[in-house]
Amino acid sequence: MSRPPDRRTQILATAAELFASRGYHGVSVADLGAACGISGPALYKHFPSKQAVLAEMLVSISEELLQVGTQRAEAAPDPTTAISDLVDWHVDFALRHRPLIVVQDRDWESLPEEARERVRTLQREYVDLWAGQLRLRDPELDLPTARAMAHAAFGLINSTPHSGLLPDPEMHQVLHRMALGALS
Amino acid sequence: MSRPPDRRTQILATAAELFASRGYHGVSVADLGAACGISGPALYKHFPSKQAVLAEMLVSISEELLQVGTQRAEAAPDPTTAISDLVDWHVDFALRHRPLIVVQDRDWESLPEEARERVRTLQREYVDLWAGQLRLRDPELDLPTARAMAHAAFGLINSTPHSGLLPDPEMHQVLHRMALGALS
DNA sequence: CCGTCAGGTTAGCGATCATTAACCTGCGGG
DNA sequence: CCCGCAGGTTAATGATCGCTAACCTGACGG
Repeated sequence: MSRPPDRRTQILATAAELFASRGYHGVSVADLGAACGISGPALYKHFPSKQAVLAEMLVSISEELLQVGTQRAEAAPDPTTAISDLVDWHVDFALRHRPLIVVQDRDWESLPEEARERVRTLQREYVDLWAGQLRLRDPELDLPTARAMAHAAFGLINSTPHSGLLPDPEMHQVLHRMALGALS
Repeated sequence: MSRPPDRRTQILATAAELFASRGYHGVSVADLGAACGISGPALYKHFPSKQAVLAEMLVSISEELLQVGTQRAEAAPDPTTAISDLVDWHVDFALRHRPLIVVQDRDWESLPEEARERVRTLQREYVDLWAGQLRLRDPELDLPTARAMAHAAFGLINSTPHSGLLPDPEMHQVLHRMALGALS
């Protein structure tokens, strides 16, 4: 709908990188402004608060993960394919948005209450999307175990921003194979 | 050597839990003191700084992981057993020290320079311990890939503090099976 | 022309924090 | 008896931070 020019998205992208490398509390609004070529309180022309920057980042990625993930799962002909496609999508996302992945599970608790609740809900739905496919493939599996497995798979895939030891295509392949092995 | 009575270890344990749940920067020395039954600056009778508390926590767990891990690997008759034992040890450690695991990969960057370097070195050695066993088991595997795999396995296992969906013994079993599957 | 308003600027306020200073207290050894 | 010190206390300091206020400027529609 709204086409807020450009600064806004620049701020979001810059904030993601700074938050990822120094932590939400380790970045001052002055730092963030400076990294965007403006300085300090000019941020408040675009966001109501520093927390709002974080909130917008985290809510939007949680929404994207869940929405596209749901599409992929629905488009798959059977649970096994669905799981492979979910892994593929998640790996791709994690590799393209390393900083966001880091911020998401590190600075989660610095969110304002409302956004924190929203992110938690979206994440739970995403976990259950995975858990559901796992249980379709293996009806013996109970729900708590399926959820734990989804969580562990996310941990595996999300570890990628911290390592960066391999070029992206190779990394993608390794993570895909390992995740499927873990979920086998 | 030194048997500094008790407060010191109480502070370390309390700090681990507080740092884990609110982040290093989210906990003031007043908070930490209060949680120990003393208040504020009394901490400085036991540690030279807030950073020193963090440093001691993280250095000591990195040392323990590496030292015991090395023992286990050396005691194993073959690489396949070594890998299984390493996984077992790491899962056990992660389940027994959830807060430390969280702090280790969240607040790593708040360490003073010297300690950060030490932790990095220990972690790299630990990664290489795993990578070495993987390459003994499968000589085709190149070193960077083996390292990436070790990293991903840590991500899988270390995800456990964030989920807490299953009782410890079941969780142990699930993580052990998944990690071996991922590394297969 | 001129008013407005988006998007900047700098100065400053109030809170919070890590750390230091100065002081108190109880206890064990000589 | 008293000294010294381990382990507390409260008060103060200086830095940093998020955010607000007040002001500037240039583009643009009428």
